[in-house]
Amino acid sequence: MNIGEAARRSGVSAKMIRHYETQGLVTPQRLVNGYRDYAEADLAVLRFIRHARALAFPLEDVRKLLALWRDRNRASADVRQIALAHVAALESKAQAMQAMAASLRHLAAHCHGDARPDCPILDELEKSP
Amino acid sequence: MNIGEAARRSGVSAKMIRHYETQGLVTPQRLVNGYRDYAEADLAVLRFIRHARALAFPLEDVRKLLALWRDRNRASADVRQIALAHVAALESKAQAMQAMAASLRHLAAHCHGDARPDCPILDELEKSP
DNA sequence: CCTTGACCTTCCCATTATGGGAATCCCTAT
DNA sequence: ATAGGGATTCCCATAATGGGAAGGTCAAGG
Repeated sequence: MNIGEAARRSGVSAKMIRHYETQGLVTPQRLVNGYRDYAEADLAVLRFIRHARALAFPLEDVRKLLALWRDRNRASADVRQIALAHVAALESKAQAMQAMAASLRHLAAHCHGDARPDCPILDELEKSP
Repeated sequence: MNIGEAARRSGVSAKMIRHYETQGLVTPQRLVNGYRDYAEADLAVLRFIRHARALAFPLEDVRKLLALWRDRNRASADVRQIALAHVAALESKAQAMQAMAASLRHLAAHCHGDARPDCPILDELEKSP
């Protein structure tokens, strides 16, 4: 099947499918006319990538996960290790963001939010250190 | 003062100071030899930017906040509106990440994590839809 | 036989913020 | 003079995604 149908059936845009190919994640056949030709197995790979990306795995991780997926002799420990490292990264970023949000929310709560110019948010940003 | 000292005293790298200049956020004088020359007011701006970036405000927001900061007739409502919109963005991203983390954590909890190949994490990524 | 439309191909550009590194210039102290 | 430490500009790279151009391919239909 051509890239358009592969995109429709995998839920991955044609643009991204080509990109994943440059990254070595999918390797479709080529027809004589130069068109990419996707097999069902390629579709499965594309869906795998989509699911992994939906969980925000970076492509580097996706590459490793794909390799493990294909490896019948993999150790589930390897998969789990990648997943848990990613979980840690996600949680750390999420926490950092929520800390920023909380601190800003606190400042905003003390801001009149009217026509007056004085504002604790700007006061905070203005501090010297 | 030259860019090196400005970097030291503001906590912003020389590289980023130059970048902020290309974005129109800081506009130091130039000496005859072409060197940038920072006044105390520029330092204050750089610190302001650093604080705003520490709260993950995108540069576009920083630009607006700087304008309001300089405007003696600003309405604190405008500042607050920018801040709260950013808070909403932060919280939404943080929530999305935590949802992903939670779902992955759940999958990982059901993964043996040993030498066996079967793994619910891969099973999930492999699903058809 | 040729046109039209829907595909496909590759290539370039942009996004956001940050940094690395090269080539070149400037100034000061030896 | 020359060596060292800064400074300047310019290019490149990051991660993932998309926009868009220029041109090739193919099937249907006049």
